[in-house]
Amino acid sequence: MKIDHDAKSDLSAQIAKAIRDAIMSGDLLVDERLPSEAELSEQFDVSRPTVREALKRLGAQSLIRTQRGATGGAFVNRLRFEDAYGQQITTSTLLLSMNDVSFATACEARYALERACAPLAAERRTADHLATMRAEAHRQSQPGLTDEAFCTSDVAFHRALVDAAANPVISYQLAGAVEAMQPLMNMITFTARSRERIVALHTQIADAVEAHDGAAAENLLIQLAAYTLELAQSVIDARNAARATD
Amino acid sequence: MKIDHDAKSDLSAQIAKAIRDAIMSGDLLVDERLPSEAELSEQFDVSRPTVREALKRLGAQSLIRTQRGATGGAFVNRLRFEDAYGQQITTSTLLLSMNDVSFATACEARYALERACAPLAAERRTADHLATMRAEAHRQSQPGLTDEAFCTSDVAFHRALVDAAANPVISYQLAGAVEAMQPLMNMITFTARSRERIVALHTQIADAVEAHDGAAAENLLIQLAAYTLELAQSVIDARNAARATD
DNA sequence: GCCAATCATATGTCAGACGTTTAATTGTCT
DNA sequence: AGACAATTAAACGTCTGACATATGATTGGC
Repeated sequence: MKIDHDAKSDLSAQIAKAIRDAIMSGDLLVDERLPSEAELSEQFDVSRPTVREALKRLGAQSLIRTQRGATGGAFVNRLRFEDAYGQQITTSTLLLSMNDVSFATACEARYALERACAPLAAERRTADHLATMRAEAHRQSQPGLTDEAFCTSDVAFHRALVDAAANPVISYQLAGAVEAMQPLMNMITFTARSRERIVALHTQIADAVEAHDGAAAENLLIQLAAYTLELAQSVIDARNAARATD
Repeated sequence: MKIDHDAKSDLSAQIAKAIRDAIMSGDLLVDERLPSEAELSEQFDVSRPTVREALKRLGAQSLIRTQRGATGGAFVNRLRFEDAYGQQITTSTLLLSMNDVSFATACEARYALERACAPLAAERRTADHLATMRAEAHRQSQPGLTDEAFCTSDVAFHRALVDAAANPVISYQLAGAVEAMQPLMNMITFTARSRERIVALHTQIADAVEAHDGAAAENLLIQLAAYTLELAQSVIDARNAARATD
């Protein structure tokens, strides 16, 4: 392996890229051990700190893991869905908060994608998924629940719905779309009446999924999306009105 | 800011987490400059290389960018959708290849999610999107195209369809689902007849999207999903048969 | 008043060292 | 011979101090 020392610096980035490419192309297999830091620094003809910076980069993406001790070193990591969830959620959340994504846009994306897995969820839902969905719907009907707790439960409900589709790839992709909405949802103040409406829809969705009725679930999600959007719009209108009288 | 020096090592991970939390909580705003490495090393009471490892971790996630020179330093990065695409694709691709995800599972996820944006795409498609879709469909009909080039064009076609939904959040989420399929698709050998069928469906999809007929597009995607699955199954069957006669 | 040389600052990189963790090896005792 | 304890070696984790390089700001001369 070689590195371009004349390119204007950022050797650690080049090294990270070289190793990442080796992993993605299959030259390095899962659980295979990389050379030690000392060996890598010799191979790439750079110092050990530079190699370490490169390895930290890869570690941040969960591409490698490191282990101390005699048989330690850096190993190609088997990227698990659970590990990827966290990164996906972090990235999605920041994307929304840093790019002035409107509530409407994020909401549309979330419900469009969620609707896609309604038929699969209706087909494959287990008792576990149903129980989670009903438990969260029940929690949402408790009086005295803070808005934040209501949102958290809402996210849990929808994740159960997504997971019911029993497709890990879908669960992974939607983790970001569902969870990243939470900060946006937290801006909404839920009145008793709006909560009642949402809980009713959640309950109906659980019913539809239990009855293996994907079309009904899809339809209810459309209603829920419209209602959520309506709530958000009223918050925005109220804020604009308040600003006008300032 | 403080760090637990007694926790069994991995100081750089702790520092990275502290800074990441500060960014996500809004304590550090976009384009805000972090203290210099020397200052950070003093604040956290660690050496500069340790601080640097932490910063590289954050850089790998595109949370910060660094700049050399007098007014340089580390800045909170505005995470852009385009930057996130790459990471999303890398992660998705590795997830599929490292977790024995079956072709059927990945295919189901991709088409389920893609179907979700068919109505939006049909509603909002621009001339640009249509032109791209038709150009790719035409390319796919060229004889002498390698299987790999065929797959690349297939991905481009579907990305155009997704982008036509004009929702950056959807485009981001589906970038992974669509692109990560390519390595799996590359295992398929496309006969002249199967290509013909796929191109016909692609053309019909473009027609439906042009006619603002979301339902028709959805229906065609279902057919395309079924056909793709059928092709993959025949490859698997052929392979099993070959193994049986070995 | 403008332009060029200088300076200050901050990141990028290096060399060498020491501490710590961990597994394998070795050695001793029963 | 076998089990347990001490030693050793390999590797990562961290620190110190230094030099190289990029780049904006300052200063000085014309």
